[in-house]
Amino acid sequence: MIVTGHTSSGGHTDPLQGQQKAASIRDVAQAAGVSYQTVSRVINGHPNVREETRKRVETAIHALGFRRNATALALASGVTRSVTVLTSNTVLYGYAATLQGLEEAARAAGYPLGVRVVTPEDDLDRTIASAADTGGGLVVIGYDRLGAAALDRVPAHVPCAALVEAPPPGRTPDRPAVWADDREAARTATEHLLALGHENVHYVAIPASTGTRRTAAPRAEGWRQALRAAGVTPPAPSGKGWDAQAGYEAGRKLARNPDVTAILCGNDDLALGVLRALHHAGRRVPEDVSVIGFDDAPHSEFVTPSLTTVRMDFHGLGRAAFTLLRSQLDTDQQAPLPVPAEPTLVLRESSGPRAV
Amino acid sequence: MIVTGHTSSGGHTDPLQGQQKAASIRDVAQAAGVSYQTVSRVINGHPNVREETRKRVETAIHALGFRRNATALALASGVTRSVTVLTSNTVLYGYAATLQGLEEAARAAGYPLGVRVVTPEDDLDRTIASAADTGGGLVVIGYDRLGAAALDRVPAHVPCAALVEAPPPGRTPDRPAVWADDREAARTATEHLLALGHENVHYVAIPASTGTRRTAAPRAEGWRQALRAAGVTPPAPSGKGWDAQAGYEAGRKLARNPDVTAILCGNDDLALGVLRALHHAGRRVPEDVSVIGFDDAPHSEFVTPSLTTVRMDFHGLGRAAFTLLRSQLDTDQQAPLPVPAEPTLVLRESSGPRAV
DNA sequence: CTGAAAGCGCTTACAG
DNA sequence: CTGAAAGCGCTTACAG
Repeated sequence: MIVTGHTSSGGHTDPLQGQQKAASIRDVAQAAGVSYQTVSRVINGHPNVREETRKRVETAIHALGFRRNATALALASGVTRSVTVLTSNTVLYGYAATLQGLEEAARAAGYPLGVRVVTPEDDLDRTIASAADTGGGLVVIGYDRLGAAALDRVPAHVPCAALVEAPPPGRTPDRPAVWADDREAARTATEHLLALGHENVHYVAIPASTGTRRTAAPRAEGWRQALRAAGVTPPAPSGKGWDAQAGYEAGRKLARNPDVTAILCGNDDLALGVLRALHHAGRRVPEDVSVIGFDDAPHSEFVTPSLTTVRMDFHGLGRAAFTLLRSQLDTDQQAPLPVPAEPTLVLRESSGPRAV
Repeated sequence: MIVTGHTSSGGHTDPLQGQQKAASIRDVAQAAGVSYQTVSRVINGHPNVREETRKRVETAIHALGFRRNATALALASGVTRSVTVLTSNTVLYGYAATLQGLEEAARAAGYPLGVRVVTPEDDLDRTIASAADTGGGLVVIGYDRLGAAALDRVPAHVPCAALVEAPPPGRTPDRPAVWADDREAARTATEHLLALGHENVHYVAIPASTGTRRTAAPRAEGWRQALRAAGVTPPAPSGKGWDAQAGYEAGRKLARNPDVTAILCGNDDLALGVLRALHHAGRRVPEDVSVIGFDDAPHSEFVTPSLTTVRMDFHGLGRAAFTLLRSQLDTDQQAPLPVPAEPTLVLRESSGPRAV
């Protein structure tokens, strides 16, 4: 059931008409007995204002509850301090956590934050243009194909920072960007499983952010490298999506193969689906099969068996990306780039030694 | 590891200086050989423009890639088509899903969407003022104390719609708002457990959105009503937070009490924590204890045992809230209010008949 | 140290 | 049907 209430208590006209419109710079000037340019100087902290004048203006500002009109400021100065986040998703854990980090950083810096979800139906150029002509800068979450495609189309003159998958070693993205070393993390997780005695490690992949085969997704690449280094031939990865359902489907197939004793998953949602499929197939975790996820979503610690996973500092990445953008928008303010925490393997119940 | 790349390939000056600034209404006018007012008429779809003139202007618009400057539009017209969402949280499932619905609806209507997280440290009035003076309207997520407090402080003249907990029967909020019937849903869930033969149902609560004791939280209230109607004395609710950790702590205590055979939780995260605590205490679900959650988060279907829960249409609520705001911002455009789906009890493995 | 102008890119009346 | 003015609330040079 949904119900709606309304402010007006009956009539269809607002009794308190007008609602005296917000005080402008001129109102303040008049109240303080100065010209409005002087008011402008005061609110912008210009040095050349007599102390007494400044006081008078500040008093008037308080008395009238003056707040500088952001729209006029943007139009007159040609500068807009704001961020718009372009992302294909807002609810998956990695995205939501990144967004949270971005919002925190933006809020701390006094930047309004906008969110614009990109869909496959979008005309990317139009989307970017409309997001950009708000005036401020863009932060693009390029974790997936859609986000990466959007990033590629951001015009060079638009201030922009990106969150991307780890680029191939030695290659630097052509735009300011931050990333975590997923490749190394996946390698570590895979090595851990091998060290536990598993003869092979299967991988349930998240969708790749690039179309080209050459540039393999870093998590897949790290897994593959670890296997190769151990002289193991990597089996074909499975996985057709981001969520638990996709993990479940991949897991059902893997569960049928008795040779499968260790599974690395591209994220915790996939891992949850895999756990479920193994459960349905009657294969115990970790006694029969070990499962490791990626991201350390909040619930991963509380499911049974609790999930061994790679903790990612999405929050820190979000903060870093904002800082990267801000340094483009506000060249005065070159804050040091906050360094996100390294990915960490968190050992829990879902992984263990291979049963002999 | 985090690395950053930069656009400039070496020099510290941009080689392509200037980046010819965006075409203005006057540029278009000149290209089309008309005055800029005529261009204004065309882009605003005014009727009084000769067909041929319109064509000429449209051609020029395309040729120059003209996009109307949103900032100037806002300043000149005094109207801003945008929404800012005020919320205390963006990652908890109910909030994230609501936000997703809001974003979708805003995007479909061509409204930019801003997000501003409210914290306990915030000066609410300042926060609201700065969110409001972007020009557009506000959507406040009032599911919790902080959100509800923010909503209370929104000045009457600021266009605003809210998402709230179900108000007490017969009372309507004094602002346009949408809500789901959580009370009824909690009643249904509790009755279900009673019908399964449980003599009592314990409740692990989410934090209340109001400070006053009188106005009980709707989920708690529905649970209480169902018990009373069945002649059962409601036990004291537990729960000290929103997340699985809080559920775990509440669950540990409940697990020790052998009389506890059925637990309703204020959300799925709490339920996950309760399941975990019961597992640690060696109490089987649902054989020894039934657990029901609230919200139907995406992973609830995939945990083991899968979680019986109340599915909420946060998405639909978000869309409805946006529509409610839009009808205030754009009085021409009175779209019908989309009706969110009713809360539904989804039966899964975590609930079952009381063992005899 | 402070004031008078011009302008940011658009819209809304006002003229013709 | 179309053009010339004035103004939205501010800032950035320019004068004094």
